[in-house]
Amino acid sequence: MNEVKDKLESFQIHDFQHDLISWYKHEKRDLPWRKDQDPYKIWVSEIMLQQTRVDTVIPYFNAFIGKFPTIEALATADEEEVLKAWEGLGYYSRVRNLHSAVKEVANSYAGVVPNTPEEISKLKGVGPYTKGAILSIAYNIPEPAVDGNVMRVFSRILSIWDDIAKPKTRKIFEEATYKLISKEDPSSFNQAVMELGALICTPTSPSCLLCPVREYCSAFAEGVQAELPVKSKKKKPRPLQMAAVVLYDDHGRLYIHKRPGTGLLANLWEFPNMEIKAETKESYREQVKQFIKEEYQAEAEISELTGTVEHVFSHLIWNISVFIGTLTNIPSEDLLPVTEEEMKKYAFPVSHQKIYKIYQEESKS
DNA sequence: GACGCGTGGTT
DNA sequence: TAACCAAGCGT
Repeated sequence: MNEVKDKLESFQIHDFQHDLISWYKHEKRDLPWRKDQDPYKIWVSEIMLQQTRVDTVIPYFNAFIGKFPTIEALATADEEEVLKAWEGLGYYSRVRNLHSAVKEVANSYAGVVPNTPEEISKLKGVGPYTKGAILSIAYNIPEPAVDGNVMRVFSRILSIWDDIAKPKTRKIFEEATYKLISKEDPSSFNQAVMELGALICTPTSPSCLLCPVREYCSAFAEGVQAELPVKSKKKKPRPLQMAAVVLYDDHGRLYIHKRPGTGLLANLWEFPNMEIKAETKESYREQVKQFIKEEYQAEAEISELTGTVEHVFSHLIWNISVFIGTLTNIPSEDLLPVTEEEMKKYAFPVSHQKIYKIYQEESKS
């Protein structure tokens, strides 16, 4: 910490800001959330961009803003439609928190996104990064917005060897950003650091020879840019054997289940599925039959194994065996019968979209 | 502070 | 190809 302070003593802050911001204004990408300074759109973009690539976000952002162009529109939208607009983006608690926070802004702040750190931080899903991003980008307030890019860029510029995977390390970078941030144009400054991280100061093989601020870069001067940032490794995801069954009745309706409101894939819809116990003698098919009977009072003819789907999460891997079941009774109300047309209103995890495709292929033949 | 929480692209 | 990565937050 004191080490960083020492480095900043001799740092040409004003020149650095100028060179970085000039580069940014020439080279910045033309992204849909950069068309205006609407705090609501900045907010939506920042939530979508959490742990998610720009190229992935762009079409979701355009569609989302098309459907919910204002705070008011999103605040009054129904949950099912909002979740559907997030389908496939992942980390679904982001959109549940966003929806809740937007309602809060509509009701308690007259529809105006608050512009103080204290107020904006109270909103669900707005943490230290998103707080700084909205305040600086939308309101031009000099707050740090420290994300992975910022830590990577400044770890190299200032040769900071702390492990950026540790939560407390973020504070070191926030302190450095308070010192370095342009008071005249904090919006461009914060975006410029992130843009530099995305385009030039990349995780592997950074393009130092194209870097507009390499003359300020401690790591480049010492040739250690490839060693930085220091980042400890994550644990490997744990594999789970699963089985899922697409149940249909004699009206051609499919039976789907809504997941609980908290935890993994909260509030998304799915085909009935279960974890398979490896140690039992029962076949997967037999376990599925028992499961749907006990869980949903459903009687069905179950097919042979029809396909497999792998679903990789951050912390889990589902290896899903897929079956098809012909219902011979009416199951519990925890299963919703839907036509394939009605199904389109509901949000499913990607793995269950793949399961549905297996069913479609199978029912063609 | 560690862990839970998605998905698709890159090396 | 397995590992790693991408504009984090809540509990």
